[in-house]
Amino acid sequence: MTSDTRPLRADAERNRVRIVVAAREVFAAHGLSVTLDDVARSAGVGVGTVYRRFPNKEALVIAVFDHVLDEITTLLDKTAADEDAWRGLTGLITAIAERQAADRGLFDLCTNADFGQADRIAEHFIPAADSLVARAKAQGALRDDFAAPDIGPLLMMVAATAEMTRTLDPDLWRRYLALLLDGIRAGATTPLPGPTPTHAEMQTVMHCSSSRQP
Amino acid sequence: MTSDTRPLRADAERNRVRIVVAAREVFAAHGLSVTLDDVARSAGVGVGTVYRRFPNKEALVIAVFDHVLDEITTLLDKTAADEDAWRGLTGLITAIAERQAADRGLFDLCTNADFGQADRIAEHFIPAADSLVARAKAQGALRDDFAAPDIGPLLMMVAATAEMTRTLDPDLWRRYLALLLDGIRAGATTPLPGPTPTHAEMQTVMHCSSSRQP
DNA sequence: ACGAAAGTGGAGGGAACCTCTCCGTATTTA
DNA sequence: TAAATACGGAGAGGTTCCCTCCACTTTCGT
Repeated sequence: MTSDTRPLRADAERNRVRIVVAAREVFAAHGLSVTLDDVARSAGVGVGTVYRRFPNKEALVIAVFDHVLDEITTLLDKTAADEDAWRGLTGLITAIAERQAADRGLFDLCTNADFGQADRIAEHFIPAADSLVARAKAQGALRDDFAAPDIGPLLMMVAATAEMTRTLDPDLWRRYLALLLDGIRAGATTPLPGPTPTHAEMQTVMHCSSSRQP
Repeated sequence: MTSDTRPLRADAERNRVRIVVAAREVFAAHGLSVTLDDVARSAGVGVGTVYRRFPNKEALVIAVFDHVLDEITTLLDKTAADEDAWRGLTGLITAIAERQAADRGLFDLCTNADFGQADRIAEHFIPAADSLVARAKAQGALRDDFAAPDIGPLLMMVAATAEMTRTLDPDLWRRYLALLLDGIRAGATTPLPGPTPTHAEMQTVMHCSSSRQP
């Protein structure tokens, strides 16, 4: 499809790499809202150079996260195959939380419709979540009123604490994840209130964390 | 201290009230980031009128939330006095979560250093939290490795889900609060990882959710 | 009922920020 | 060494927001 054009000139290729590396760091530290000027400065090149290589910000974001997203989808498939479903489920949640805690940009990508990469994850996430949740319940490890679409909000909660406490202790989010995991274990004392959400509902709702209303 | 000047003219007072009422609604629906132009439009007055009555946005915010903050501090004192400490603790958390879920502006106010009202809450929150946590542990209802400063992040997590799922179901946050409360109950299966945070640490860290770094 | 005092609306000044383009200059490559 | 390619960064053009200014309107005491 994308016919590979002639290779870049040596200095151009060098700069392209510097831009992607710098973008990865800046996005991780400050989220996707940073300016391409910031990225350029951090990479030690001019903005013009960034825009020649990447037609717009979105293209750069995708270039930076394409690999990470692949990593996550394979991770989803892999943890879903764990025969100990509880271990698989907690492993899945922990692994995603770990990546989001270490990379603000990844969190933005997962919760921002603007970059349209969320579906790519959902495609692997939904089957994995469904399978793990069903099997973990069957194995008696997961409370019965928990549903697969609850995983999204769970991750959102952990990401919120990670974001908040990052400067204090970059691992403090694990404390609150542990609380949540104890909360979803089988043998719950309080039945969950309200209706059980669906995947579709959660998907629509996840993509407007920081949107505006008219 | 603030010598009450001569009373406002009738129409001026009428408009002042309309502004505060409109601001309350707009802040609740969209958070403190709305423009004073938005408030003015919603109140049916010109921006100039808003600025004559309130020297700047912060003054309006304080006028709107002064009463709510008082309400919360008395609520803190009251729940802290409950002899059933678990009931007091969950009541406190639920009550604050309820208010934050219903009012985006209140959440912003609690987590945004810019408006300098957070200390006013902390003054009542810290003693209440300390007392309830200590007593709930003594009564065997609360897990031993939970600490009073953990309540902040807990509320932050619930607020994050409330914000996210508001359009889907304005009460869905209760589901995730229930999970968390089950997670902090005595009889936990996994000990919490990492060091226990302090009030001071949490305070510094709560006030920079949406800040920028240089 | 009239005039001074108080209040009003909303255009727009000024500042900050962002994305992206343009073009004179510099580097690479054949 | 010349043609092709790439570079930097000023700045165009757009948006957003806070707040001011002032010609016009309303209130209220006398």
